[in-house]
Amino acid sequence: MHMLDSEDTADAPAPLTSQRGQRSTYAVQCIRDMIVAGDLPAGERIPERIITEKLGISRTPLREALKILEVEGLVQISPNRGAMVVKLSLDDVEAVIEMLIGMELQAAELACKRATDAEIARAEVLHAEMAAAFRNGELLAYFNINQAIHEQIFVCAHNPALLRVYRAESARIRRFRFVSNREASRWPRAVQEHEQILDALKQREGAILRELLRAHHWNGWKATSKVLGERLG
Amino acid sequence: MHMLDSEDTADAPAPLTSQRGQRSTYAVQCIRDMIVAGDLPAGERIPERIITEKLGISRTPLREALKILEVEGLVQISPNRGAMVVKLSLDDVEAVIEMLIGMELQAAELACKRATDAEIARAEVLHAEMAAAFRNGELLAYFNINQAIHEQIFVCAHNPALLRVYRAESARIRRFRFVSNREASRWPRAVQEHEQILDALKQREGAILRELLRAHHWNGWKATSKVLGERLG
DNA sequence: TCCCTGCATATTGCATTCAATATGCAGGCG
DNA sequence: CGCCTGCATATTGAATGCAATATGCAGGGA
Repeated sequence: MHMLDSEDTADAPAPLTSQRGQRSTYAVQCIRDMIVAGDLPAGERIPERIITEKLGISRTPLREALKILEVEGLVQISPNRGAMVVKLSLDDVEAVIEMLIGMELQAAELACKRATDAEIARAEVLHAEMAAAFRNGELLAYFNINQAIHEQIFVCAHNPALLRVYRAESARIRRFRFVSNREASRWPRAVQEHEQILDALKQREGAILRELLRAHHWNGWKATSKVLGERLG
Repeated sequence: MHMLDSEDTADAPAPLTSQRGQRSTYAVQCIRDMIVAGDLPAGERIPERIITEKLGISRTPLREALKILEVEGLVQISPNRGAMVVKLSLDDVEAVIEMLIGMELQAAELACKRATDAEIARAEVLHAEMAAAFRNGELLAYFNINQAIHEQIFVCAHNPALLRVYRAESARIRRFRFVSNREASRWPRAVQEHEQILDALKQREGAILRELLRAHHWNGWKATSKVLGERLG
């Protein structure tokens, strides 16, 4: 069921008036969402004319948006041939994951040194919410809160650059993580691992936290790559 | 000897014909170079009209270029107010450096496991070249080869994402590193440290390499921040 | 003196238009 | 039969023109 099918969703007639911001910004958000949600499948070409009509903007701001998305790594633009959704191989995704794990290990060590008590408390709140979502079987909420918890580690690290890059690179592979998350079999184990992780953070045990996170993400990636391997080959 | 000194370079009348690529790409390269070289000082506004005249292109591709540079983190665009060169504080730079060090430590461990002998040999060649530049007092060559050596560690790590982000983030702070490098007092020590680093890589001693790099960069940052502190406050 | 208002100017945001390049197909040739 | 050439079409690249917003200054009032 594509959101492209129905004429009342997806495209936005209102935004032109309700949206106060720039048209290029609006286009970036729309296209990014469409890619992450899978409405624009990987490898799909993005003819400018189609999108301009769908979003109700002209080609000038759309082209700015596509350039932005290219730098963000979500689309690829070939000169005189236009834009297409970037097609990432399993190896590509694995490389990004490996990098993100490394960054989170560093962030974790810094967090143990620099986090305020309030920031750690915030992480615990998120963990409680995630556990609740887990018990209620709320897939989307679980996924989002899970992301938020890991992001909170970067917040605790008090390094804006680390947080910025983590967010940007996470966005590039978000669609893949989401796919894998439908596999609920790892949930109980993941929640349990998170509990240990929170404990280590609370006690500011950097070395222990590193190893817990390394194992946690490694387990997660094994589950993810298994699912992705079936989907992508 | 700057290429900016003579009046026939810098701005480019020729590129419009000689440059086969896109105007927006050309603009990105020019403006990025101007920022890195300091021709466009931090905090300076970038009126579209000025740049279009200087580069001989129209506003449309220029605006695409500015959007790209904004994502890259070199300029900041305020709605209806235009673009200005991003002004980084000492803390901002330190955060990026801290992140880059963390990434290089990770890359170093991976490199010890995955590097081919040819890749390590390439690193040794670069080191020899840098040592030669050091002996000859060639500042610019030393600086560039130094960068190349550290980049080679990421090449050895066989993780494209890690290399890509390292390059992008290095570019953001390149102008600061260059400033600090004029301080030649650390050169002899730095060359010596590089020798140890190369040895550890050759023997694939990941743990040792990590600590050598950590110390190397920490020493480098101390020297850098000292110089920058005098310049920026 | 200081601040506030209103207008003239300059700059940006976007739509449109024209030029350049790629794509697809019909027809001819080996 | 397969391949190559040439043209018609579609799509992208860039320049221009117009509308919207911000900037700077002159003049008036507290």
